Parts: sequence; structure tokens; C-alpha cells
Amino acid sequence: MQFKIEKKLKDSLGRVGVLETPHGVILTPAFVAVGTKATVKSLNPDQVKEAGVQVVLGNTYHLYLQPGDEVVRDAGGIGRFMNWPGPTMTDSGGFQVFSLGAAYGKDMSKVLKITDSSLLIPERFDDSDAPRLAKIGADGVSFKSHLDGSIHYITPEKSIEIQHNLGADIIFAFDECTSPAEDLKYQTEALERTHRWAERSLIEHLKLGGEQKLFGIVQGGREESLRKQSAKIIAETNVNGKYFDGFGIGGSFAKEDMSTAVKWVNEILPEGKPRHLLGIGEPEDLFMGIENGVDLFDCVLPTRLGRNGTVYTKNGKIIMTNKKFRDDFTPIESGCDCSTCSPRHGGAGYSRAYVAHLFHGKEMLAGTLASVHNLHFIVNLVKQIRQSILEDRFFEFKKEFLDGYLKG
RNA sequence: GCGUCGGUGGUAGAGUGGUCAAUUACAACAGACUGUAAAUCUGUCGCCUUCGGGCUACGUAGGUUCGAAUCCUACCCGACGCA
Repeated sequence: MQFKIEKKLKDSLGRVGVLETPHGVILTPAFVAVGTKATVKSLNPDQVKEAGVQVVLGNTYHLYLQPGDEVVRDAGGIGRFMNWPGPTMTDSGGFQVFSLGAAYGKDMSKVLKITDSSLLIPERFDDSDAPRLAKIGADGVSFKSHLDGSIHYITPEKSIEIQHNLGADIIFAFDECTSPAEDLKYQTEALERTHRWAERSLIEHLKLGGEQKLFGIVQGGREESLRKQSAKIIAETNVNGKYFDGFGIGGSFAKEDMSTAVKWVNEILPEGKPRHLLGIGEPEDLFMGIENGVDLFDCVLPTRLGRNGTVYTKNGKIIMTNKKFRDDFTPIESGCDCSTCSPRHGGAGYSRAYVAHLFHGKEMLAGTLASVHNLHFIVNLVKQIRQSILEDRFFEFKKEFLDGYLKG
């Protein structure tokens, strides 16, 4: 894996780069499609490719439980297994520490809306009795499988071992994604744990061969001091002079704090290595991240929103099941050249009315068509942002796009 | 014509004297979703409302009762059986 910066965005941390992996080149900034269980939900690789996706991200926890990382290894690695010839990444399972732990059974996401004042209470409320499928232990996390209830203890070493079996081009250190509801004391403890786990991940990775592909993950919640401390420690973590090959920026933010948190971190991380803002991907977040030095994003929103009936347009998101679309025979977005909206193979393209009909009829194709459009929309947006930096018109493009998108 | 069973909110279908504006499901309408426990979840779903409540409703019309979707009578409609 090799990363080159081609151009920097003036007066900011932003940059355009090229990331070379064993399975192909990723032009950055880039949006990574999430394919948790070695599939981008409802899409086949041709559709993923046609949406413009360059790289797909699978998940350690999910693939370890099913079908098992050894099966994926024996298949020839995640890319071969899922018939995706391009670059791949795997997340370490660190997010499941949150989603199956503190967030389990709760209406909580990693991006906190500042209006949720109940989650901003200063003291950590003790909800350790609350049911959860992930329990944090001394040197790892005990997961109770959401599939069959079996118990699995994932340590940093185990996560790295699994990821080596999965065989992606880029892998992540095992971390603890904390809940945005945690207080400073807990965030501090968790951060120390994540830092210890980072070093152990690196040690194990080197033990298993140590090709250049392991990203360390910066945490620290919403706290400036913790974010900066974490960036410094993760950047400096090394074993016999071997450092992380790139960085993930993980954990929870208040939406309003996201830009400062990313900036704090990227001002400290070494410039020459790629940075991946984990799990973030609303259009306004992409501009923010890129302007602040992020090279890679992944997010479930394009596919999840798509499956659930919401699609992106340059004038904002729309819900396809709304009554007004039942007889709207225009495409989801006029001028969009995704394979849902644009004429292909002699057809005229799918209309809003048709997609709405498929959703109402609970047809599988509904989620596919909407996911194709959404993935194309987001991936293409990042490409356009990249191009705007190359052409020295990033800020103009940002204003033009967000004016339409947020006010539409 | 006789007999039996049945007619409940957009639909299916609970309820068989008070706690029923009526369980539930579906449909409808609106919303949520940020390293995927998610093709999922939430809310509304008779009319009006100053959100306290008010009004009209369980085929139709009467009746019994303090009180009826629930009991009685007649009628209308449907299914089945016998003629």
C-alpha cells in the first residue's frame, strides 16, 4: 500500500491523493461502500462498480461469526469471496463494541444530535445492568453472538488474526468506539484502553507478516484534549520503528463538534499517510471532512437509506414512499447518470413513480434501485469534490452544492 | 318459503352487558436512520378540540337496562341447509 498526495487545498488541511493497493488504485478523497457481510446490501459487484465505488469495507465481527474467517481465507480472501476484484478494507469489530454494547437496545447512534440533551448529562449514568451483547473486559471484548447467543472473546490479537484471514488490502486496529453519552472520565479510561489495544494490534500484525496495510484508530469522543492526545499517541505508536500505515478517526461526535474534532486530529497526524473518517457520510459531512484533511469515508447511509426508501437528490433527501411520488414520472434526479435514473439499454430509466410503486409493493428491486442511486450520488459527490480541489474551486463548489442541498 | 349461522372502523378479524372510539394484523399517511443486531424501526390512523375533553359510531329501526357492539323484537342484507 502506498499513498501519494497530488495536490493540497489552500488554507486548509484538505488534499487530493492516490492510494495504491494490491487490488488497484483508490483516488482520494474517496467514499468507501460498506459491505459488512462481504456484500454491499442488495447490490452485486457490477452494480457497485457501476455506481462508481472504488473500494468496499467488510466487517471482522460479522464475517468471523458467519461464514467464519477461515472460510473467507480459503475462498481466497474477502475480495475473491464476494467476487469484487477491486480494493477492500475490513473494520476491526471496534464499532460493534459500541453498537452491541452501550448502544444495544437503545435509540442511539454514533453521531449525537445536540438536541438530545438527555445524552449530554455530565455524569455517567450506570446502565451496566442494561442488556448488551458486548462487554468490555480487561484485554478484549466479550461478544454474545447476535446470531446464536454464543460467546466470543475478541482481543486485539484475535481481531488482527481474523482480519489477516479475511485478507483485505487495508485493515484496522481493534478499538473501542465509545458512546457519545459517556462522560470525560469514562472517555479517558476507554481511550487508554484503545491505545493499549492499538499497540497490541500493531504487534500482532507485524507478527503475522506486517504488510503495509494496518490503520490505527484515533478516539477521544468530543473532548479536545483527548482527541489531540489520541492523535499524537496513535501517530507515534510503533514497534521497532514500524508505525501504522494510515489512520482511522473513530468514535462519537456531536454533529456540531465533528469538524473541530477532525481538525484537531488531522493537524497532528502525519501528513503523508491516509486518514479514514469512520462511519461518516452525509453530504455536508463529506465537505467538512475533506476540507479538514480526510481522505477516506465509509458510511452505511447510502445503502441503508436506500433500502428504507429515502434517496438523495441535489435538493435534499426525499422519501420515495410519500404520496406525491406515486404519479411522478420523472427520474429520482433529473440529469443523474446512475443506472437507476439514466436511460440504459434502450430503456428510458426508472421513474419516481415506479420506484415508489416497488417500495409500496415491497419488491426487492426497490432497495436495489434506491441503493444504486444513493451510492452513486455520494461516491460521485466525493469525486466532484476531488475534482473541484484539482481545479481550485473547492469552496465555490461547496457553497453551490450545499446551498442547493441544505436549502432544497 | 322454512331453518341455521352471520352482518364490527379502508380491509381481514377480535370483542358477546360497564375498565370500548373498540385487541390485533394489513393497508394508508408521516417520520427516523452516520465504521449495518436494520429490505428496519417509530408515530398517526371516526369527527372536533383551548389537548382537559366534547360529539357521532359496531347492518337499519325500535325496545330492555342506571348503562348495549354485546340482551330482546321487527325489518334489510349475506352464506349454508331443506323444500
